[in-house]
Amino acid sequence: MSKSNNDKKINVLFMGTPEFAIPGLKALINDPCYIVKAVYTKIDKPQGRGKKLNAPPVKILAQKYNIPIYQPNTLKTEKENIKKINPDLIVVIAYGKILPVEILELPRYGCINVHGSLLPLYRGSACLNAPIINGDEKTGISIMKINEKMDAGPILKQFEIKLNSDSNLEYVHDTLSQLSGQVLVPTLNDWINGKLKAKPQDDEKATYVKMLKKEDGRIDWRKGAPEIDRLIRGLNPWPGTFTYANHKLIKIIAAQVAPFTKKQKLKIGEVFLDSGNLTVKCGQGNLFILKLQIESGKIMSSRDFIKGHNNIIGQILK
RNA sequence: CGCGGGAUAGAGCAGUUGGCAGCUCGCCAGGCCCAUAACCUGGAGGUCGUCGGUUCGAGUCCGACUCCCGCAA
Repeated sequence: MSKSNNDKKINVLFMGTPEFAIPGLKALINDPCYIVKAVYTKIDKPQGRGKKLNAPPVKILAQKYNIPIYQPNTLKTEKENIKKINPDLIVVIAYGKILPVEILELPRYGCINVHGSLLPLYRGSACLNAPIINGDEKTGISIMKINEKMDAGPILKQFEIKLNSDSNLEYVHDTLSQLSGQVLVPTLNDWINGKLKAKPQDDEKATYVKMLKKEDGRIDWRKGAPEIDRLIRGLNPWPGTFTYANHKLIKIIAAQVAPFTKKQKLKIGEVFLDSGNLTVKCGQGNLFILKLQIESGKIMSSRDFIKGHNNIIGQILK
């Protein structure tokens, strides 16, 4: 029995929080070459109706495998603890906190981050939404070495997926999340074995996306129908897109650009029926509303909605 | 005990001061038409979320419970 390099197990410290990080963490747990020594995740937050404390998905998965869990408010005081864990590698996927420089240099293979966009495009937290909202033809994930600037480290490898006029946030989130689970371990293997070189990003081409706020989902019907459609696809299910009809909140879950524009004397935001579709007049073109949700109601198709809310026709959405 | 909305036909909703359970759509049968997400005629389909209370009488008023949802996170 001879021991080759491949038989050495890599001690990993994993940092992540939401559902998006789960496939990556699972891949590391299930791979015999890696040992997840500990997990850092955000603190449990009171959420849901009734203020119950809810554990982040990463914590729940770590508990299942009896992996030690740390949930500090800040990493600035964690240097000693991480030294004690003594990881060969830190893997960060959607952790939600910035790593101090002093921690970046602790593991011998560095700190590796999986980011949900094709860097240097869309540095920041809304990286999944931005490509959809902007109508890009592709997006993807970037596996990179973390440096002192946010999402600006040199890239080990990138993986693309194509976007089309149907792609919504849920699709991009799930696809990229699954993809990261598939490619993380092979990429790390290559990195550790010296088969990959980290290529610096072209900072000139970098773009940044701000953290999304609820108000970003307020629909401005003066905009063109295609632009509004992209916003709806890029923001659902979270933070969601909404408008008001007669001062009541209506969430717009899914829409579709009307195939042709009728020349009608309608006000912007006015609701009408076009071939049985609930349709809204936009600044440019019309938009079919396919799925929506009213206050206290479940998500329903606009067809179902019309059956009991005939008075919506002729109202102006604001 | 964070705030609030809701449960009525397959779907979406209305139901007033308690007094025969309604509307739109769908479904079934038939009709009309070159044609339609169109129109006409007829029909089926409900233990009004659950349990208890008040009452001559409760979808409606009172109490408890279950489930669903919005805000907030």
